[in-house]
Amino acid sequence: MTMEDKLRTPLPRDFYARDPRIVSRELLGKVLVRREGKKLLAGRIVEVEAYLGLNDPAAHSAAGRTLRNAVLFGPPGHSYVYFIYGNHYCFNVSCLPDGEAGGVLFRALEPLLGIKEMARARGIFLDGRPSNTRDLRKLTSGPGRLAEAFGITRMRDNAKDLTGADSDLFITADSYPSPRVRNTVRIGITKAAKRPLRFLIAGNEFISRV
DNA sequence: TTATAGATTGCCT
DNA sequence: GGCAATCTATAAT
Repeated sequence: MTMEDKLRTPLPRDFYARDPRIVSRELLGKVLVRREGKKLLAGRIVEVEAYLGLNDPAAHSAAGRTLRNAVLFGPPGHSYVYFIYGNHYCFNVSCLPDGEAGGVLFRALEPLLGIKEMARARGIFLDGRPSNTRDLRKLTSGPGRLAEAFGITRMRDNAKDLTGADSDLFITADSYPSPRVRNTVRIGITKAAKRPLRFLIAGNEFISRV
């Protein structure tokens, strides 16, 4: 069985219909997949952050439902993509049952498949192959970077159902040993900055920051 | 209608 | 380590 065969089946909606902290922990070690025509992009999820909804001042859903954040209040397993600092997209998945707000932000991936395509999408020239870790880190180590590498935009991907069998964007399980999870404060926020809602694979080289 | 902060990144010193 | 880039949602006038 090839790696492509293993990366075929999206996680089901039930997986996402839980507390974002639980979903965050369990997403670590799984694989984000993008189908680009015949090409397949894949990256192991190594760093995420939970955003809790109405009771979390740092969450976009904190002040209640709006047109922008409606996905976070909707059914689980849908992508929430927003544009930040006039430059970057950030990619989240909605959690909790329909009507309850919550989500997980994808902060860093370890590139697995489609490395040349990711480099092209990022405007980076990789010299030689295989590329070293320092080069690969530039592709998907950071929320804006991974979105760009996977071609994730608001127009193309916001509100997309990530659990559909024919979706071009989804998360899948992989036969990868359960990672040792480390829990820290979230990065880059000013409100509720001390809550320990960032989750990462301990020791992984592809996390966005130490 | 105008002002400002923002779940970031890359370039410069 | 500092800071500009550059759009959008929301707050303030």
